[in-house]
Amino acid sequence: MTTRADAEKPARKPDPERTKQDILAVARAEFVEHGLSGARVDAIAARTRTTKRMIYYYFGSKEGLYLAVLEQAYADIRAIEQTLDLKSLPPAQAIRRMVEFTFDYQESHPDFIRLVSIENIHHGKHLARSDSIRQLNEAVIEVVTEILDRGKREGVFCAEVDPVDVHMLISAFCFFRVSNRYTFGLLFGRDLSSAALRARHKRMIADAVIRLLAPDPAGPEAGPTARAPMRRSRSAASPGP
Amino acid sequence: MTTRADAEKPARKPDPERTKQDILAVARAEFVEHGLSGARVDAIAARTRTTKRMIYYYFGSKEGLYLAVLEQAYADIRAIEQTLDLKSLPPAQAIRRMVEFTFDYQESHPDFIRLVSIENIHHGKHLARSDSIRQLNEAVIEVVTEILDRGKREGVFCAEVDPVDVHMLISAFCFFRVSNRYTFGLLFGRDLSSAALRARHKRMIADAVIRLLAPDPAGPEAGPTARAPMRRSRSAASPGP
Amino acid sequence: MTTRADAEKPARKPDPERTKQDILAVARAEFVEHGLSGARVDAIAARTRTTKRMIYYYFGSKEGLYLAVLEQAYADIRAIEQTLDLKSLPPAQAIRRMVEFTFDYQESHPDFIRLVSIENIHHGKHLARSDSIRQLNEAVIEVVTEILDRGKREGVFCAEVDPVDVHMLISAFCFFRVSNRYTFGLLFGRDLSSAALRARHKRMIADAVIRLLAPDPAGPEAGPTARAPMRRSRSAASPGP
Amino acid sequence: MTTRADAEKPARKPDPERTKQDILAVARAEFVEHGLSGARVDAIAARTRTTKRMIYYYFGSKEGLYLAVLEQAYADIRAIEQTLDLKSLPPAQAIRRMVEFTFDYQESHPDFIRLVSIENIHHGKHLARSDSIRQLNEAVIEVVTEILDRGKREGVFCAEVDPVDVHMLISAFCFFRVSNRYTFGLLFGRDLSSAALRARHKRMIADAVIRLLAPDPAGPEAGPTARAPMRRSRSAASPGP
DNA sequence: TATGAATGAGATTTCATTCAT
DNA sequence: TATGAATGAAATCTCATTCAT
Repeated sequence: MTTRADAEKPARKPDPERTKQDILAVARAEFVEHGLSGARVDAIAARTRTTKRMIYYYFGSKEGLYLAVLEQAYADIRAIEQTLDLKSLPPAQAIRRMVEFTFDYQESHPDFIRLVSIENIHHGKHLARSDSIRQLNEAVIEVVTEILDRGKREGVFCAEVDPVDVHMLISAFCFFRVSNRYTFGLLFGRDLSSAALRARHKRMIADAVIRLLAPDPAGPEAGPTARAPMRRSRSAASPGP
Repeated sequence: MTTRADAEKPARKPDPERTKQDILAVARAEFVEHGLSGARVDAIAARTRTTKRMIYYYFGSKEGLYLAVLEQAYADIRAIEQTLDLKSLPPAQAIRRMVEFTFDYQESHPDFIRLVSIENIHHGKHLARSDSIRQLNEAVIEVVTEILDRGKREGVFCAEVDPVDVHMLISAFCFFRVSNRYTFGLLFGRDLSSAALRARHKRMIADAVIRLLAPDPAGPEAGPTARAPMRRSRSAASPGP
Repeated sequence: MTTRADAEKPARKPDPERTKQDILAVARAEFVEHGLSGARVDAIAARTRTTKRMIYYYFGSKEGLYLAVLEQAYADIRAIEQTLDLKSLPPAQAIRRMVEFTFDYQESHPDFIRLVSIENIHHGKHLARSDSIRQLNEAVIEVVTEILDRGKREGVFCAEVDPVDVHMLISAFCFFRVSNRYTFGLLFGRDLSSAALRARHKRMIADAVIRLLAPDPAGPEAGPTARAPMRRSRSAASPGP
Repeated sequence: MTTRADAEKPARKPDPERTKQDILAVARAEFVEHGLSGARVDAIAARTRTTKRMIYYYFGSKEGLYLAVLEQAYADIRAIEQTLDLKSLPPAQAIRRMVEFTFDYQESHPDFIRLVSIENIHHGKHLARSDSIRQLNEAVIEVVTEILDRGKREGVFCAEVDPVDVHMLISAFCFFRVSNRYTFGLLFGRDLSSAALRARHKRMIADAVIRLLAPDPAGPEAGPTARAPMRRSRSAASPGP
């Protein structure tokens, strides 16, 4: 009757996609907070616009919901990783940029880190069953490979290091900083989420990777010139030149 | 009557300490396998020589039991770490030894890795409440600090890197290889527990750390001699000297 | 726009009768497979060309649907039973034919047997409420009565046996072979659906009925001649005449 | 303090066997009444001295409970069947006694009949998984076999009929009278539980079996004497000799 | 006549924990 | 110190049915 009849009742057009996304968002928070076994379907439902019943309607089971959350998290990261263009930078700078990107992404997506940790607690069995995730991370490796190849061609990188290993070295450090934040913080009395540490760590891992990739300094081709680009970046901790 | 009854059952002296250790061992396996929330007190009791009642008698609650498992795991690692004597080695070799030790330890103690992961899933709140664990890891840092100091004094290490950061760089990589074995293995099609990868990775992380610690090559103190010990270790992938 | 949209979907004239039959066929399979309580409306809807809503539109409820299935099953059997013409055969042969027909019908309509079993599990309460089923089986009894009367008139059947009892003796055996196929098969290690058993059993029940109907052999009317038609049919197990 | 302290609280010594039997009895009634799918664990628990939890404690699941009920029902019947001694009777009388026993047992144990019907609705899959039931019914067959053998030796039974088939003929009729009580009663307007029908039916099935077993009357060994024991029993419906 | 989303009520099952002895 | 039975509370999941269009 009134022009804004919808205003009286909160507009309730059935919008399955929105319902699903609503559930997924809440579920993600719950899983991230409590793990797979610790999460409660009731708790998820309570914070949702819909009911517990709908969770089962759309996702079949608690595990199905968890898998959907996991798949979405991986899909998100992929979408973002694609945006990075490193081909125009010289190899060492490209590596540094890539490390920084990885570092920042992990740092700003602790939910993702936790989901991956949780999935590993469960032996990766959900990921293993997922069709949508498997070939997902090839893109990252291609990027690393391209940079390493360029570096080798230009003589600024050595030929010995495997791209996946490089990716792992980077990932491990960035991931660990977030995943082991609590235990590491307690045992060493450090707040890994502090801005100061963050900057220093970001520089350190980039330095470590770049130096690792540098050609063997004592080798025949090595020389002051060749090593020049490998200089450690200016560190906040160092007094500077 | 009583005399006979006693004779029939093999005399079972109550041995509280043994009972506790039995429970702890079983509980540890269960927690490692399923996480804190996923572990079942019933399952633990079933695999124990004693009964559920004893678990509560000795550990008060499921969480108490979990904490005891966690504390024991940290105590074990500490006991082992003490055995390592690195003071007699030149700095770079000492670092390499230390990295290798860390690598091997993590590799051969996946239970410990998983317990730490689980504890981080739970925001480290049990560790935070534990009295026995806190000062535990200072020993490692002292070792690193001693080596770095020696290296700096001898001019083979740069002055800029923080010992805790170095420890973290090492730990992160070694830990990640085990903790993220499942997801990484799936996404990149690699079996991180294979012997070949293990050897290569161990070398890589040692190389990376040692190179990171090397003084800035372009600096005034740098020179072929100084850099000699920093050469990349012989790699299986490299064609040789 | 609309013209195209219409063109894309193959024009689907609503055909209520076809929809109902589709639902009934699927529902029957589901009820037969799982029983009344065990059947799932969702499962039925999923295998149907239409949706769950239509089930309720046409049949009102799960029980309404079940009743419709039951009524249809009884209607089918009636239609078939009418086709049998036994009046031209001599009484004993007529009985044998009727037994064989019953046997074969039950054997080849296990769905019907199961529906009847299910209905008995539910105390026949749906059948009791059904208007269409009640007078249905009178036809069979009329057939039996006619044969018995003829046999009595001709002196080859005794007068003592009630037609409904005869029908029950036949039905019981034929029904049991199908309804209790599983438990009997397991307990006695026999496959009641095997062709060999089928033939032997068909002969046995016919023999049993015919012999039961034979006049008391010791009675005044008994004699070798009278008993001749009552000879056991040639059995596969017997060495022959 | 008082001599009958137990009188105040209903004596609650833990008696697991009694608890289990209590649950079993109630469960049996519920399954018999509603079938496996239709039965409600809540309903069972409500009529029990204990709680729903104990049902799961002792029987693991609804299906586990159902299986226990089924096994107990079969165990009961076996225990009773053993008590029957037929070896001292002449063959035809032994058969009659056995038929009557079977008839009376089925008649007075409709619960058992219903459980078997229910189990067949579920394709006998629980029975198939049961270890305790399988070899159970061999005893019955041995009894039949012994009687048939004796009858054949004495020349009063023919050699052609298989003991299991005989058992099936008897069982089928007795079982059907109870299992199909509802539908048969409705369709033919008969109350199968009435005493009059019961007596007549019992006589009929015994007659049918005995006559079936009689040697072929037209055969060389047949004669008035041989057939004498095969006379139909005096029927209430018949005027008698 | 048809439909996909939605749902309340209730089903089965699980779990850490305690009681009585 | 030990034990088997017991349990309340809450977990996951299911189901026939209806609503809005």
